[in-house]
Amino acid sequence: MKINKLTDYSIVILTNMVIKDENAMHTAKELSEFSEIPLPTVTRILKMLSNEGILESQRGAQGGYTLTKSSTDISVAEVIEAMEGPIALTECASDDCGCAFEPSCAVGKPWQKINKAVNNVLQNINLSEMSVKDESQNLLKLTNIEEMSF
Amino acid sequence: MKINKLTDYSIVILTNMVIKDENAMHTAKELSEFSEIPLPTVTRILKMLSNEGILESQRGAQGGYTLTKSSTDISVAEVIEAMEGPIALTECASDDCGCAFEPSCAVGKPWQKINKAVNNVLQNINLSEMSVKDESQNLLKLTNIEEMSF
DNA sequence: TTTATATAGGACTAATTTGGTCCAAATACT
DNA sequence: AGTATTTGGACCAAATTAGTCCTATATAAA
Repeated sequence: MKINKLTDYSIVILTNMVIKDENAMHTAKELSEFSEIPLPTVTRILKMLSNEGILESQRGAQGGYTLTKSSTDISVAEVIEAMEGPIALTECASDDCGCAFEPSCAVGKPWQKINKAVNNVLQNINLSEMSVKDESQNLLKLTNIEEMSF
Repeated sequence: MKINKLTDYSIVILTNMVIKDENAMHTAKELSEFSEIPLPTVTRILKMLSNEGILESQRGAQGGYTLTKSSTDISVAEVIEAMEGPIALTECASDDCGCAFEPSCAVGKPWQKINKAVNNVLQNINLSEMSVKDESQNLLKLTNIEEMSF
């Protein structure tokens, strides 16, 4: 029920990029020093985010990584999916899960609903909102969730 | 971003208990045969659920396990927590996460909000609702989530 | 053109978590 | 007493994850 450590780090690194300068280019070395995450690990994460299109890379001297979109347009869900694939709490994410337990498995459909709901939560918070230290500035309006009925 | 297989199995087993007879006592052997999950794994899961108070055990001949509450009063969140501890997508679940990255970590508070929202989703679906094969009978009203704004 | 800088890609190891198994002890019913 | 059944702990095997390292490639500046 946890995201990977690398995914966790990736959010930290991305928010650090936003905090330092959302539009600037940042090197792996710089981000490693700022975040205190080991350089090899940072480079690996940046590589993954670049491959998945969340970052754009520029090789060579004065190179580095930049966000491909505004921080307000990058959802946490997007980052998690880039790092570890589709967001689903169980393997049975599809209509026909095809697992060995299907005959006796009554949980497929409900899980799909749950997955959709969790996805919704993660799609509705973006990197800009994750980059705020002060709670009062936090844009996540949780009351809407608490008031909602299933 | 996935629940453990054992947790997944535990939901299957519990829903099977509900489907067979919510008030009856069920043995590990019986549930193993019904769910096609290996007996040692089933017993292990039942043990955990019993230790956590979701099931009550009765030793000896004619013994077995029963739900301690009505299936409508047992949330998916409760089962997940019983199997794998507090529901939190990251380690930084508490106010003061105390991790090495705290100085540069701007993500603590937002994660807490996300965790709360995810918790809310999982607390609002119960075992009874998980035990329905037919989609039309599914009580999860997702529209409310989709319509809500963060 | 050379040098310094920076990412790309892949291979590899170590550590951790998870899944699954087994056995001895305790308990309850007949 | 004898049988059936759960408990609890110890344990191994497998899979996943985290982290590191090396070589190749690209770019900019001197």
